[in-house]
This record gives sequence, C-alpha cells and structure tokens, in this order.
Amino acid sequence: MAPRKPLNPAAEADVGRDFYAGVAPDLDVGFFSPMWHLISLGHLVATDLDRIARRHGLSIADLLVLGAMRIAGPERLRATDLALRLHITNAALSPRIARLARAKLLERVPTAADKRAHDLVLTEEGAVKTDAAIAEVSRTGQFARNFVKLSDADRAGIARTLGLLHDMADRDFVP
Amino acid sequence: MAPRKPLNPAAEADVGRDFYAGVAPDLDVGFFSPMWHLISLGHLVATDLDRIARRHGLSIADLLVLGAMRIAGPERLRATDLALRLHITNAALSPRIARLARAKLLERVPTAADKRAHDLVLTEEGAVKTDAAIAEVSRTGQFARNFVKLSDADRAGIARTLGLLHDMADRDFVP
DNA sequence: TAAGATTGACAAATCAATCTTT
DNA sequence: AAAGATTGATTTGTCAATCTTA
Repeated sequence: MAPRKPLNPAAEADVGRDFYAGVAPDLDVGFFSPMWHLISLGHLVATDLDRIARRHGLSIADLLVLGAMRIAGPERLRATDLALRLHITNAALSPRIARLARAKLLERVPTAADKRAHDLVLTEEGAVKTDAAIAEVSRTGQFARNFVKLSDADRAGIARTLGLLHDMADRDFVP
Repeated sequence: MAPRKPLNPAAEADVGRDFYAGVAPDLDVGFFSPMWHLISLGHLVATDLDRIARRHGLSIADLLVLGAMRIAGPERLRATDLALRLHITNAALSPRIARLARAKLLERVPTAADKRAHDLVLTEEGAVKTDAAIAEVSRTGQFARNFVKLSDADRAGIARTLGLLHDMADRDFVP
C-alpha cells in the first residue's frame, strides 16, 4: 500500500481519537486531540523559538530564564523560584545559570539571609539581549505570525482556556 | 526583598505580556501569554505522559511512535512518514525504531518498491502494549482529568482552535 | 541531484545521589 | 529532617555529515 499523504494534523488527531473510541468504548477519548495538539504544537513552537534565540547566541532555555528574570523586575529570584515558574527541575537549571553567569548575562549574589542560596540579578547586557531576542520573536516567530490569523473571539478564547489548563497543571506540578 | 510567591501561571503570563507592552510599545504582544502556555503546558503534559509510559517499559517518545502506527492501521508507514506526522527529524527517529524493533514491538520489513526504505509494522505485542498504555493515559493522566473540568463550550473551543494553530504550524514545518 | 536512513557531536530535560545550611 | 544547590547517568531532541538507492 502506498503511504497515504498525511492529513492535516487536526483531522489526523480526530482519526486517532475515533480509532480508540472504537477499540475501547469504555475509555473517555474526548481529551485525545487537544492533548496531542498541545504536545506537538508546543514542540514546534519551542523549536522555532530556539532557532530565533540562537541568532542572539542564546538557546530557548536561556531565553526563558532571562525572560522570567526580566519580567520579575526588581524582585530578587533564587534558582528555586525560577525553577518553579519555569516548571523544570533545579538540576536542569543549575548548569544553565552557571553558563549565563559565565557569559555575564546575569550575576549570582549571595543571599544575605540564607547561606545556601544565591540571588540572581540580570546584568544590563543580559536585559538588552533578552529584549532584542523577544522583539525578534514578536516580529518573526511563526506562532506570533499565525496567532493573528485567528478571529478575535478565537484568540481570546484560547488564551483564556489555556490559562485555565495551565493553572490546573501548575497545581499538579511537584518539583 | 523576600521572593514573592509566584502567581498562578495565567496571571504571571499576563504580567509578562504587560511588562513588554510597556517596554516596547511598537511590539505586538497579544500572542505572549498563549505562546507561553503552549510551551510550558506542553512540557508538563509530556512529562506526565512519560511517567505513565515508563510504567509500561516505554518512554513518551516510544508511545507516540507506537500510537501513530496503531492509528495508521493497515497502512504501511516508513520512517519518513512517521517523522512527518510526529514533527521530529529522521535522525531522532532512527535509534528509536531500532530500539522498538529490538524489543519486538515493531518489525522492519524491506519495502518491495524501494531498496532505500523499510516498512514499519506493529507486532501483536506492540499493539497490546500500546493500547494498555493509552488506556492508562485516559484513566490516570493529569491532562485527561483536568480537561473534563472545563465547560462543554471551552472543551470544544480549545480543541478546534488548537487544531487550527497546529495545522498552520504544520504547514510551516520543514524537516 | 535528491530522497531514505543512519551516525556523531551537542544541548537540555529527567531522576537519583550528594553536600551544605536551616 | 528538610531546603537550596550541584553533579552524574540516561534519554531525546537538534544539526551536519555520510552512505546507498532513485
């Protein structure tokens, strides 16, 4: 049999859902398509972001760390605070922070109150580089360009509903 | 300054969006929160799925390969067909297929018409294991449990809109 | 030339174990 | 004990280069 040209992902996901509805009628398969869209689309968006970040000498992982610190503003974040916001483990964050500190994009300053911890502070150069990369994401990122093609109602709806799901997943998250 | 308890992700994302709206008024930042939800939530869902897959001796990557083949049914897929559907590179797929073949969950049979390619066929054991893992995702997966808490309208809306975005990202995807 | 598949070098995530400080 | 941070072993992805066949 000649390999069929794959359907578009939305139709393909529903084929899978319907297949499993037939194979296992006792299962709830309503979550099937949106879950696959989340995983695959999340991966595609992250890959595109990584390409953009690398033009600035960063990875997407670097950019997420720097962006979270930029947004935190004057607030002093420790590694653990950052890991909670990014939903990654401390072990993943450690070498990244070391690398960004070596590149002089952030500084580790000892926390006064706790000798175990370090406060993380963005340098001027780190802030400038972060803003430049984020501006390019806004101008040339695939997601930004595709998102505006949705209707106003769809944009508002997906932003709100993804927020609800993200909040629920955040409550399930244990580092 | 004492580290502030992080807001819920939905509110936190909007703080970031508003920050960059202030820093760079020329930028469109409407995509900001939903893009972050996609990346972070996609990562959380994938990590949870990986935990479930490992109880069956699989990884999430294995499960996605096996699931795609299960859904394809009688159709013979080659590695390249699979890579296109999963939006990963052939290089990532190669060692995975080799591993699954060693575990006797799928077989590689030479393609009659093309000596470069192999057709991939799920074994009986592979199909059984795939269905068992997917049933457990439906019963105990965090996403499945959270998704049903949404309203009927929100479930339908997000499934449809994620499908639109996934289709657009798929058209941008070049392997 | 291009397509299917594979390999090697690298990046980034997980878990488990460890060290220091609370 | 428990919390903050780090290191080592393993997995999976990318890109670049290579080999064979179309």
